[in-house]
Amino acid sequence: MSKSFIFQCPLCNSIPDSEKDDFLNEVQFKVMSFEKNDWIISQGEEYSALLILIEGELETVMMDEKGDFMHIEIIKAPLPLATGFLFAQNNKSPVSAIAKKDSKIISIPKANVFMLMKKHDAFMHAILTSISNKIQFLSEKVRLTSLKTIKAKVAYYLLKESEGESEFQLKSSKIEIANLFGVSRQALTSVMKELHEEKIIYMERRKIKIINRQALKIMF
Amino acid sequence: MSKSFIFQCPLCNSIPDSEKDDFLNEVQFKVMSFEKNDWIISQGEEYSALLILIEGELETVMMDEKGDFMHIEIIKAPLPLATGFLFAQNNKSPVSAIAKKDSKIISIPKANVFMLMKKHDAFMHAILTSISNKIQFLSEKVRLTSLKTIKAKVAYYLLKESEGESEFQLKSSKIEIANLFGVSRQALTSVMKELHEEKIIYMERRKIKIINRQALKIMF
DNA sequence: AACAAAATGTAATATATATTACATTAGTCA
DNA sequence: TGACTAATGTAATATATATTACATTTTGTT
Repeated sequence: MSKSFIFQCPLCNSIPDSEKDDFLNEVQFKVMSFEKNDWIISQGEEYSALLILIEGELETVMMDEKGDFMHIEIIKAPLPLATGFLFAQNNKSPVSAIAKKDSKIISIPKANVFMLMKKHDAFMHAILTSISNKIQFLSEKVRLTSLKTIKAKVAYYLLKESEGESEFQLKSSKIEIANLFGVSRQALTSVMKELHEEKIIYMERRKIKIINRQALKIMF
Repeated sequence: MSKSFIFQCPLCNSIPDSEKDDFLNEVQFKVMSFEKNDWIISQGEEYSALLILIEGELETVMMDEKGDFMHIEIIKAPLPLATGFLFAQNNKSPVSAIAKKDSKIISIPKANVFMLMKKHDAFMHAILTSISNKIQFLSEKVRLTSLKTIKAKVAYYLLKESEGESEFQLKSSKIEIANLFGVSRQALTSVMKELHEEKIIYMERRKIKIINRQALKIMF
């Protein structure tokens, strides 16, 4: 049986060749397949295994009781998921995950993960980095939602998306961005139109040109 | 020299007696003292040591460029801080920390932390749990900020704070709660007054009685 | 006890954003 | 090509919340 494809996964691929045989002998995992639109993780349920998306793409969302969704992030293979709450006292998932494409997921039991971390430095580092990156991601998210006005959010978002370039295409639709911000699409459009009219940006549908970067910077 | 007081700290106190001598020999740390209102951590700066608050109390805040603060949390000794981003690729702190009382902090260099984690199971578990709890905390924070109306936030917050009891005292002032929600104090008061008038809760300053728990539940 | 400072209650007005409604443009598939 | 759908632009009105301002109560300090 060749389990060695597990070294493709981002938590395992930094393990040095010298340790690979050991790792393969010690690791316990199963592979699960999901079809598009399957629910992979349900908010509020307990999970006690490390999950790694090795094929496909999924979306994490947070629901409120009315059934409204808040988009959190898109996760594309290969990346781990559920690293965040695996080790928490309460290991109920704060989010739901839905397959956007047919996907395959590796599941490694928590106890096995502990054992592997102790034995393999690279694995431990990878897990810690993954968890920490999640914290930074969430901190960013809190940062964004903490900006009070739509204008501030837009300025922050555009500067981030521009990656320093003066001209670029929005990666998401206005609808998605509005959801990300938690505001109405019309209000988002109107704010962006305002920025356009003030000649701070040039906007034509998804195409954005940043004309006055400094003006954006002082908005949040 | 007696460094053994380090076992009072929450990340170290679960280390079994049999390992304590080893741990003391291996651990490297220094103690830093801060006075009330000193800045302990500055947003955006790099930190590569594990910090543990062993005495005092501090507040973490997130700033925007205008200088407005968003209150994140109050940390009371003994608790670790900065566990979240210590292992991240980018270990700049997403928050600032300000001493609310005179405080003492232990600082353990990152490399030493790695070494201790490898050798001491209890320490590794404690670190992982701490980081994971931070993720849950942030997830909750995102959840809270994702609720759109003040009424929904209040309902969510009161149910959580009540811990199932029908009568309780608010642990934070209205000002702090308003900051937590990112809304004005007056708006918060007026919403709570509304709930009082609708006989869903009874409120007298910090004293809260939940009269109609079901009504609160359907608000978010 | 006396005072200052902080927390809280309350109201009027101003402002930002949501809602509703509809027109226009781009993208997709038969 | 045409027909359908999703994304986008635009405007009027409604609503929630912020702002400003001040009174009252509580808490902490000397």
